[in-house]
Amino acid sequence: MSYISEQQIIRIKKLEKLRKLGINPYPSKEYNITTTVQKIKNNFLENDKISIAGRLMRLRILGKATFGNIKDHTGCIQIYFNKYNLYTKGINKKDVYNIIIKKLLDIGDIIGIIGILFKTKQNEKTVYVHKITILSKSIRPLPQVKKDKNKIIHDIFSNVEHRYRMRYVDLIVNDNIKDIFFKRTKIIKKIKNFLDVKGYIEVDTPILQLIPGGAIARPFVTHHNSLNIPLYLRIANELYLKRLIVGGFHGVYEFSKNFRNEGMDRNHNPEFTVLELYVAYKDYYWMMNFTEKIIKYIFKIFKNICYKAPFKRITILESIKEYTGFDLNNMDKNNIIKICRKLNIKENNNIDKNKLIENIFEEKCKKNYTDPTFIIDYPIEMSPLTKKHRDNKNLSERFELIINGQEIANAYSELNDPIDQLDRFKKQINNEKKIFKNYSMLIDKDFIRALEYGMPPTAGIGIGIDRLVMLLTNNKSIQEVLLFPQMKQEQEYKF
RNA sequence: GACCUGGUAGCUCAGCUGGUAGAGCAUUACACUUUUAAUGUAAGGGUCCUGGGUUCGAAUCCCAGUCAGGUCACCA
Repeated sequence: MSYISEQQIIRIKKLEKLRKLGINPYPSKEYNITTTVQKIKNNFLENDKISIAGRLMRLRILGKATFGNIKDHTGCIQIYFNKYNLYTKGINKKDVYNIIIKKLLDIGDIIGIIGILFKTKQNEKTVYVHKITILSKSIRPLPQVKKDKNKIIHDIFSNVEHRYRMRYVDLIVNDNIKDIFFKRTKIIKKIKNFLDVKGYIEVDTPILQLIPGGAIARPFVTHHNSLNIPLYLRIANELYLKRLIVGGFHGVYEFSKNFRNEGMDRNHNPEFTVLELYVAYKDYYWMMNFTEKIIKYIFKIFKNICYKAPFKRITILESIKEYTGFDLNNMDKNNIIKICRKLNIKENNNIDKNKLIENIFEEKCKKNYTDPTFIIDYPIEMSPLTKKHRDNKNLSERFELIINGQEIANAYSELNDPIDQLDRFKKQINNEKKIFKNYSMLIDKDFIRALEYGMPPTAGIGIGIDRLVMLLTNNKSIQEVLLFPQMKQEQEYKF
């Protein structure tokens, strides 16, 4: 009884054989390469001598000749061995081919090769290997994903559980995966660049917080031993960035890893990334214009879509009117409940009025907005950190950006009246007792104090980076755009 | 948290109303000097997710658990 598969045992034996031959299967010395696969292919010159390193992905032994494929970080190229002209340090020449190549080399091994470029009869760019160095022996068999002449992929490594748990294997054998993450990094860089050019400052604010503020969500709780206090992983960084605006920064932003102890699904991972940006002396109208610029810029680059600004702007109540025919303006809760019933939307007396409005929007309206649309002017109670609307005391100066039926950004004219803010925090805690009963929720009085010193009028926005990347890379699941999505412990780890 | 679906060889999967576990690729051996999903011949490889139950007999039926996916709830 063993947890080691037959194939692994065979590979471990090969490892021992290599050592007996005097070959270290895990050498420490730097390996010099002169080029990459991509460069070779782009500037192919027959008889060039090159040195590259990478992973052996395929081996085709034909007696006295052997073909293989080696993959480095830029691509995959065919290599060719035969029993003449092959050299490995310290090994009898004829043994190199007969023993090392034919018997001890495995798919998955990481090797360095020095050789001469040529083209085969089939016109395939190939490296004629003169010297091979084993750089790292692989003792676990790689899934064999194969592509046929028609580029149809066979036996694709597709089990998502395996792919997410062993992302390293996913990255090795599934060609398109790396691109998603290259793109993710590029998207973030482009946005940073866009903001830097405007003179906004990237900052770091605490991940461990005394009071998890700036949103309502169950936080992850941890404990500081020497201070003997609970600390919370941030659910948002909003209140800290606003403190910086109080402190005199003109514009600040942070790509914030936030943590929420909530359910997981294809749109939610316990840790996720949000870009938060705050700019002094602006309001949410300015922020809509600014958001249009970022979104247009990013979608042009990464999807080659040219959205036209201004994007559609519609108040949430108008949107509901448009898609349901019901005008909720000035309507009391009882009447809204009646409408929910008519629309077949879950309702009961315990659900907050604004939550009902939001549910109607989510169910009946949101999915209709495929082109970028600003949903604006939410009821005031839904937005405790937002300024009252300048023209309507029941509304707030807030917008959400919807693209493809997905909420991508949330922004406001930031509330900077300290007395109003304290009042709203108190109301919010009353409204959300159900959520707060499991941990002691405190009002962030230091944040109120900061506002008391005076925060300039400010516009702020949060952009969900994971969802943006999903949109730009055509992925339907957040796990596909996170290198290591959250997983439960495997019950049995096979060694 | 609820419900539905799934977990079989390294990978991708088949396995009917219960009767000693199958394929392709991968692996091993032999053959083969231009292959590229190499080919040909032969062979080996299994905790059928875990635990319990029903049964003469369970991969298969039942119960519980576990992991994953999906739908819903939660996530202003």
